Amino acid sequence: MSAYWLMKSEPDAFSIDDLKSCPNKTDSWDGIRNYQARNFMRDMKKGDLVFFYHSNCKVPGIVGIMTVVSNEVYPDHTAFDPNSKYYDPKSTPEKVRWEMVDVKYKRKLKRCISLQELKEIPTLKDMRLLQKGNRLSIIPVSKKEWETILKLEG
DNA sequence: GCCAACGTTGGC
DNA sequence: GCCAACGTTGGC
Repeated sequence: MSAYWLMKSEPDAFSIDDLKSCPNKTDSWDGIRNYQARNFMRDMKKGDLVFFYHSNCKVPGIVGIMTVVSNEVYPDHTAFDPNSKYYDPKSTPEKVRWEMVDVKYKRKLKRCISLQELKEIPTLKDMRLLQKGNRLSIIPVSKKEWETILKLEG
């Protein structure tokens, strides 16, 4: 039984096209430094489906779909690297604080389904993404929400 | 670039 | 354990 998720990324930093051009269209989702988001990654299973969301850009919204391809989380080594912008001395190989999963590009949506459009759909009004002040970069999506959004694609 | 909302840190 | 100060996120 696979689950559904949404993961945010700033397209200026890492866009869906960037993921698509990675070797094997696969990359590790590094840099998560929020406990709630990390805990959601711990719940991920290989084969789970994920919406790729572009945030902090001109038209924020869902732009594509990817799949979880790692069996479980593993240490986010960027936390160990003093030269990384994601460096966190509180996470060490002996005592790992931050973890990540691997994701693989599946496809782009035919069009970007914007945040504004999502807000207008009554079925989605309880969606976590749309709650006021929500800044979580990894969010669970229900089956119903997933299917509703896919129908919007047309 | 502004700023509201939220998470984290650290002094007490 | 409280909470002020600070940093970050992300829509606008």
